[in-house]
This record gives sequence, structure tokens and C-alpha cells, in this order.
Amino acid sequence: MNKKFYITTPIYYTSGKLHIGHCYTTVAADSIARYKRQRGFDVYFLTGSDEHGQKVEREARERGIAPKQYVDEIVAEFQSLWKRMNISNDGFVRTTDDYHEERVQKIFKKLYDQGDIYKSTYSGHYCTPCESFWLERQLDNDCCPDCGRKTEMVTEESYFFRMSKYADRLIEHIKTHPDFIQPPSRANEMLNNFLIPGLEDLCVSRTTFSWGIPVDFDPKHVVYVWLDALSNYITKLGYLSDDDSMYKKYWPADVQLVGKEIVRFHTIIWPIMLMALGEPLPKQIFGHGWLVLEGGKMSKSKGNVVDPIMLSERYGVDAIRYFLLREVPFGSDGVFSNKTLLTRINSDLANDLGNLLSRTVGMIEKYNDGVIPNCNIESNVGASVRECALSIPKQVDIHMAALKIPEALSSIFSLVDECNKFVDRMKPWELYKSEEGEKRADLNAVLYHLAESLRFIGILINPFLPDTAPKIFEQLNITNDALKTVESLAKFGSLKYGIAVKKGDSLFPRIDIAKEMEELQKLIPNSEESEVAEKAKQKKDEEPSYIDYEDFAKIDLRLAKVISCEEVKRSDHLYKLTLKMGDETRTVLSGIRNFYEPDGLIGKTLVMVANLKPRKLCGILSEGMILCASSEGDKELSALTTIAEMEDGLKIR
RNA sequence: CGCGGGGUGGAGCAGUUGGUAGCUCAUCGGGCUCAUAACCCGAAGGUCGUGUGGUUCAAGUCCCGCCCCCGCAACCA
Repeated sequence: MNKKFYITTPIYYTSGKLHIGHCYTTVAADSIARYKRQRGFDVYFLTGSDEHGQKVEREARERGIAPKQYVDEIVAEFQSLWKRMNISNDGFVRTTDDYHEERVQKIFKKLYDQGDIYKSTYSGHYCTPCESFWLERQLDNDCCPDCGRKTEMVTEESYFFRMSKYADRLIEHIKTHPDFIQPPSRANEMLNNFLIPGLEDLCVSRTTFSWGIPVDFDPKHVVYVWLDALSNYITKLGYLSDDDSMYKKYWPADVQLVGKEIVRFHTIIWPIMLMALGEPLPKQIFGHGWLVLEGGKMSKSKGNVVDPIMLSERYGVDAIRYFLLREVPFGSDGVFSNKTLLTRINSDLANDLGNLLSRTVGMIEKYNDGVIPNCNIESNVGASVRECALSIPKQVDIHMAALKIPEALSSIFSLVDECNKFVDRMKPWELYKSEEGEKRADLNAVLYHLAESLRFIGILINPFLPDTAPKIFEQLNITNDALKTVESLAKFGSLKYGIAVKKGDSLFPRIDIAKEMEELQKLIPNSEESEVAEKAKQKKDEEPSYIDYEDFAKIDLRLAKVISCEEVKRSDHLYKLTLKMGDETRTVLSGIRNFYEPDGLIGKTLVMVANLKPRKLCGILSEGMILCASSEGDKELSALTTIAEMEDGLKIR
């Protein structure tokens, strides 16, 4: 009987498109799953979608469709993305699936019946228009940090989960199971910040919205989304159902991959839920780092393409997988930029791996009529290659045991490296030219060792680059499945001789990075900024471009008097201005906090774009824009006004 | 204020229990021609944020002080 291995990704929230970061988590989980399958484990790999909650409800409403219809569309996108990325998940759980909802209700009921969930009252600062509760410290002068309106104290009945009861047990578990939370720094974080200071009971029901799983014995409440979402890991396996054989077989999970932002939920709420249910805890919660965009924050202006579909269409799925797996180190963050992506693809995949296959097959064609030669496998020639090849599987295993995927890949590529050096050292082209039989044997040995090493590489790389490995086998014309297994790596020299190789396309075509960077710039769909910048640059070089008067006339410029000015709490730069424009009053956000004190603005009459499409920023609707002059890099800035004092509301033309 | 992460040759990073400072990319020089202008060899480049601080025979590594960056933390209309 094979050993089982259960691995999960988080279920992703259906409030928008998935980006490269989600791909990272899922590709990592996929590689681990494939790796384990390759070593003979009975693997179950689960991913899915988290579909409930207020945010989804609201988005659906804005689009005028039913929540279910909305999530269906998004989930279809998720699934097609995973298909495209070659994700080999065994299950896909949706929190709107019947079985899930039913089992979550059972879990809730069970916890309630045994007294771990109890009904009580919750009081908090509530913003009615936003339908949100806020904590004392989140408030902005007793006002909602979202919309700025006054909040009120509201008391309502809610269900609470007795987390406090299990806190000590959890602390104990974390301390006695050092592998439970990985990397260990995260465990310290959880202990110091949350567990040791003491846990409060968690409010696990909501009545402020309805898009969720109703509490079956008290249907005006819906189950708190995290309770709902976390349960997916066991509901999918049939927990609390008539047929829980899957659950019995696979639970507890061996690895649960999560992004660092949700480590907290997975290492506190989730284990406590399981303790309360009397179920075993997962063996490991692994909080991986993030793929951050170059420059730190969101930086559309840097012009980085982060749409995984577009990237995979351009360079191939395996190139993207390779980059993700290689670039984010164990437990910390990796950097994404177009340049690092392209450099990585070129140097590792095209120059080293792709080229090695290409030159190997090329030489076999040229020097041995396209047939893999026989050779003495104990010859001195290639001893270092054999040694290297035989040592790699173990290295990979060691790294993978600690989920150090980048290091595992690096080990595999050290064999690629060794082979490339081997070629130069042996100079097969010279061996070929000499007529002596001795050299002929050496040449055969070189060719054979290269081909056999590529077989090793193909097998080892398979879990990470599942499209590439078969291409390697194809060109080497390896058809026997026994020669594609990890078991076959115990011995160097199993590759059959006398078989004709089949030269094929380059595994990874080399990319002209400079050209490609330009292309990418043009393709960025969400970065008007960079396009605008580029166009502006062009214009500078060429003649000025004119707009018609009608174009100008479209802009409704007005004088507006500042009535009030306050800081937007959730921003470092923004002021919330209240402007008077004749009879009308407008709220406008402006990023000029570093240049003016509120008193310096109040009473001033400024120039404002009055017909700019309103947009929400920091949760506040901004209904216009203030015009300012500013120097390069915003070193200096000054708001526009009129030379003579004029009445607010006047049109500017 | 807080909590966490970090500051190592041009860029991105390794440096386990203290013992000659490494890797990838980029740069420069050379070699080779089987290969995807790829591959191989070599070189230059670092007072390891800082304190003429402490411990030590010995500190990137341990201790202390200081400075800076980043995340937690919904952002330039």
C-alpha cells in the first residue's frame, strides 16, 4: 500500500481576477504534488474557490447579476487558468457546492451542540451604509474609515466560537511540533502576537448580509466566511457525510500551503476548529513568501506584465512555472519584473538546458548517424558526469523534504552545468576528426553520457516542468516508461543504445530581451500611465500635437472654494476636501498633504475639473480633481488659483 | 509607539554551531565551433549599513548603541 500525501492550496476568493501571485502558490503546490506522485505516493491535491461574503455580494449587485452567476463566471476563469498552467489538482472545492454548505452547517451545529459555539451579543461601531463593523482603533473620529460617515454603537446577537478554551493546547502543540508552522519565524510571530497575549472568542456569524451559508437552526445568521472557507479542506473529503472514506484516508493534510497574509487564520482558527471537532491537526502549515513587484508596491507604472495567461502564451507555461518556482526563496519574498523573468528564461532554460539538449542531439546526428552509441559505462571518460548525475536525486529529495523548491531546481541544473562543461572539456569535435579507434570509443562515451544525463534531467525536472520533460524524452526517443521513473535513477547507464534520436524544436527559444521589453511595454493593458509617459516623450521629440477646441471644451473647469480639509486616515498623502462651487458642494480627494496644511487651503478658491468621472479612493468617493502645478518628481507643488479673487462656481475658459 | 523582515562587489541573493567572503546576472579579456550569437576558461569589482564600541587568539557570523529601507497598513482624482 502506498503512503498517502494530502496537499492543499488556499481556496481563492472570487472577487476578481487571479494574478501571478496566486499562480505561484498553486504552481508550487502542483510541483510538490507531482513530485510526491512520482515517488509513489497516493496523492490528493486540492484547490478551490471561496465564494461567499459581503464583498462578492456587493460586486454582483453592482453588476446587476445574482451572486451565484457572478461567482460561476469567475470560477470558470480560475479553472481555465489552472488548466492552462498544467495544474494537476485532484479536486476543486467551491464553497457554494451543496456538499460543502451542508457539511459546514453540520460542523457549526456540532460545535454549537457541544457548547463551543454559543449565542451572545456583539456590540460594535457600525456603519449602516457600509454594513460594516469597525474596531475602536479603526475609527476615524467616530466615523467610518470607509465612507467617513458617523458610525453608531450597535448591539446584536451573534454566535461566538470559544477559541480561548483551546489556546493553551494550541500553544503546546506549536511548541512541541516545530514543523507545524513553517518557516519557524512565522510560528514565533503567531505565538508572540496572538496566542501568548491571549485569544478572544471569535464572532462566527453575521446578520448584516445574506450571501453565505445560513446557520440552519437560526437562518437569519450566516456562517462567518473564515469558518466556512477553512472547512473546505475537510468537507471535500466527505467529513461528516455518509461516505467519509476519503476523509479517513487522507486527513490529516501533510502540507497546507498558504500565503503569509493568511498564516494567522490557518495556524490559529483552523487548528482550534479541528481541536474542537476532535480531529487531528494538519502536519504542516507552510506560509510561503510573496512575489512582489519590482519597486516594492503596486507599480503599474513600472510596466510589469503580471497577467499569467499572457505571459504563458508568450513564453510557454513551463517558462513561467520555472520562474515562479526558482525565484521565490523558502519563506521569503521574491521579486517580479519583466527583466528578471526574461533573464531567467534565457540563461537557465534557453542557454543552459535547451541548448544542452540541442547540442547533444546535434552531435549524435553528426557524429554517429543520429543513433545513441554504445559505450563502456565504467570508462574514465564521463566519470565526473556519472558521479554528478547519481548524486542529484538525493540532493533533490533533501531539498524537497524541506519544500525548498528553488534549491531543488538549482541542484538539477547543476547537472546541466556539469554536462555543458563536460562537452567543452572533451571536445567531441576533435575526437570525431581523429581516426584512431581509441578516440572513437571516447567520443561514443561522451555522446552516451550526455544523452543519459539528459534522461536524468528529464525525469528530475518532470514535476516542475511537466511540458518540457516529455519533449526531452521525445527528442532522445525514449519510449519505454520504465526509463522515465525515479527508480531508474539508481543506476547510470540504463539508456538503450542503437536508438535513433529525433531532433525537434528548441525547448525554449532564446528571447531578445531588449526587443521583448519594448513589446511588453506596448502590451500592458492596465497601465495607461506608462503609455501616457511614452507618448508624452514621443511628443517632446516630435512636433507638439494639437487638440481641437471642442476637445478642450469638454473639460468643465470651475472655481471652487475650499470649505473644509481633513486628512484621509488611511492614506499618507491624501486630503479630503469639501469644495463649494456655487450652490453645489463636492467632496474631492487630493494628494497634496505633503505640501499644504489644512489651514493653508481652507478659504482658498482653487481650479477644479468638475466633470471628471467620480472615483472611489480609500473608500471615499472623489467627485473631481484639483489642478496643481508641480515640478519633476513632485518636489514642489502649488495649487492653481486666480489672480483676482473671483466667485466660486465660475466657469474657466 | 508597536510587531515583523532586511541593509554583503553594478543588480539580485548565499553565508549552518565565529576560523582564508561565495553564487547567479551584468561588465571586460580569452578559447571553442557540436549547439538556440549559445557553450567553456579567466579577470576586474566588497573596509560585509554604522560606531577607530564590546567579547575573542579569531566576528559578515555573538553582545550593545545608532542610522536607513520595507511589510503589517485599503494611496496621489
